[in-house]
Amino acid sequence: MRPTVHDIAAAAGVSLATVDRVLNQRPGVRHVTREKVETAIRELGYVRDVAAANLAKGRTYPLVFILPASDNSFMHGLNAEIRQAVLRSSAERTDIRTIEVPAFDPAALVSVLEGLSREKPCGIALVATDAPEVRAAVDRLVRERFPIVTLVSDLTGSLRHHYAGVDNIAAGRTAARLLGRFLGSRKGEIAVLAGSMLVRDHRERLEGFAAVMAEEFPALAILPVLEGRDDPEVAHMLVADALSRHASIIGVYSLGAGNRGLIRALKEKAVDRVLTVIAHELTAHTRAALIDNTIDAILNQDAGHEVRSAIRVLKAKADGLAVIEAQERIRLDIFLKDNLP
Amino acid sequence: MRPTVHDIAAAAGVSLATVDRVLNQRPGVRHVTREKVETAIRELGYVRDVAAANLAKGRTYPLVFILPASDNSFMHGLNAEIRQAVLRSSAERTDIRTIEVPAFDPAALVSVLEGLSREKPCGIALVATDAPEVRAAVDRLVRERFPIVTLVSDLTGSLRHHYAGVDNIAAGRTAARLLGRFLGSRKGEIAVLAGSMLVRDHRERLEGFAAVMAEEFPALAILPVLEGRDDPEVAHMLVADALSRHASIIGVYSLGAGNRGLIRALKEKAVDRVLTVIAHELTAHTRAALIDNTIDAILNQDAGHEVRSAIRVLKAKADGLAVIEAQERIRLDIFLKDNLP
DNA sequence: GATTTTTTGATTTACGTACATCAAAATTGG
DNA sequence: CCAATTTTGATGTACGTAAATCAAAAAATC
Repeated sequence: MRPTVHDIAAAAGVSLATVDRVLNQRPGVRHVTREKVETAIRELGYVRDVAAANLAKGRTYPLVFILPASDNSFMHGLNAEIRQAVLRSSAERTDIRTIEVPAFDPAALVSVLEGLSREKPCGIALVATDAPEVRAAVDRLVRERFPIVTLVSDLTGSLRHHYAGVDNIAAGRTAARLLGRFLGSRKGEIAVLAGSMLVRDHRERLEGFAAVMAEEFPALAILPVLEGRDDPEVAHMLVADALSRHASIIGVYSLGAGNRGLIRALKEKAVDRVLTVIAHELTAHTRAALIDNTIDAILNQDAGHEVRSAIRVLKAKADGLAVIEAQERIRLDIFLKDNLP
Repeated sequence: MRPTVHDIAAAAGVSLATVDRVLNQRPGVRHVTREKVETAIRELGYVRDVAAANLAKGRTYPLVFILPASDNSFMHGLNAEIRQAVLRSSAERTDIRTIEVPAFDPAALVSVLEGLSREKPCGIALVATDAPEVRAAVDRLVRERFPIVTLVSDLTGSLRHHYAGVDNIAAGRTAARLLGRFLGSRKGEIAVLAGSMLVRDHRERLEGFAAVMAEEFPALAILPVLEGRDDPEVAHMLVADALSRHASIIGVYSLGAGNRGLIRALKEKAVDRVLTVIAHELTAHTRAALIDNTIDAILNQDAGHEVRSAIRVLKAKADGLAVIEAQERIRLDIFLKDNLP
């Protein structure tokens, strides 16, 4: 049986009220007494029963999710997962609010973050835009003791407590190796379609991709990156154009969103040639393209896992509890047509 | 605010005691009264606060894990994850007991299962041996209202509530496509190393593998399956022998355990040829082999996820609650040397 | 040593549920 | 219609913690 507050009170030779004062850092306890209690807590290995405490406090966890207002499948999916989490709110004692900010706009993100100081949520999850002022705003909030996790896109070098997203450098490297191995000994050019080189996750994917390509597959040359702004129309135009101009393209790596346009371009322009294509994010479109062999592999991050993980971590941090690291590691899913969920 | 028992009592125009009798299916409630209460519950959308209920009951969840006594890295890992779960027992209110049974021995498994009727755990997780008598024993326990999940290896056609493991047919198919694509246009023979064709998960992997090979990669011929009994020594002998006799082996698929022996054989016998190798289960040995290019890809199931998922599902079933399906789907991890955790 | 201040103890209520007891009411059987 | 039985209500205690109140004790100040 795990020890209760009564056990500590008895062990420390103090009253229940004093134990309560120590546990909830209320004033009016002499230093020596506080130490006696803390010793008892340590020796008995007491851990507060969070369920009972939450019941007594009537506690809820007000959480804020800050997302970019991007109109692509992945962000829609992320939003949907947050709505699912909202449906579970009463059971999980959460109270989730989402705030949309203009995409790629550090100033807007910073102003939202600054507004949160007054709102006092017990945790914040944000899709980070990688900029010094954002980093500074996050660090400020962390110093004010707000639990903060970055979602999908990290903010390296900041004080955020946790990152709920995939390792994008590893994702890029993995894409490169898959593409290289699938192409075998063929020689040719590789087109890379990105959203924007201003977003950290895209930059990192490209970095990992280029590194492995250079190290291991020198017969494959990477063409200048096409920046499709995660927009299907732009992506379509850029890819169609690239395919027309370079007859020697034998592989494509799409590391951002807007794959609808990519797929259309491939079907129009590449019927006569054998292209190996790797794309990110499993959506209705990419799934169909994987099945009909337009795409050869899809790398994916599971938005549901990211959202649930962010919530678990924020709650744990708010309670000062440890997280199960292995459980919170967001994995890179690799889908071939055979292991689709 | 979510409704409480008091709210239902008021809404149904009955006392708290009656609500309690209905909720906990205690006797002494007239049929019409019971219906009134149930209507109120439905209309207010009442859901019992599990945390408060468990607090009041002092409830713990006695769970039993039944594992085969196999001496391989995967089972050791699974055991380790269960021990980790035991460490979290007090926080999660679980009380976990593991029982080891001889591997591949349906009779032993059945007798353990039958013993559980008396022990009355609130949930059972087992690594199923695929046999009719096991199926019958599981079905019997399900009918006695024990929540049961199969772990790692499923028992299709039984009444088990849930399967916490990967789709092994999909795993085999994925292995085949990876191997086929990595080998490109090369022609040759493929060696398959399994543990035993008596185990369902191995049979399923082979089935998926053979199907895709036949459909999509006719230039590759599968040699008769080597059954290494998940034993490194046996595996070493079988693979070394096969490599000596068949000069045309260009690929290997190891779908079971005992990869230590496989790796040794590859290093001894295949230094002079280019082999593409796909293996299951990420262990210290397979990880090292992936990094030094002896193995090209590793398919993995995360034992930690399987154990945590089994526990979550068993607890939910014991409480009659729904599970988050997407969260409990055990994914097939594909590791290249670039995305190792 | 008396007074003020700080620290501690004792006790109570609450959270939402479970469970037990006893009395009161309603229903049933004869 | 009375008695026996079933059903319902009222009430209290418990789980482990939070939070508040008020009195008592101890320590610090003059």
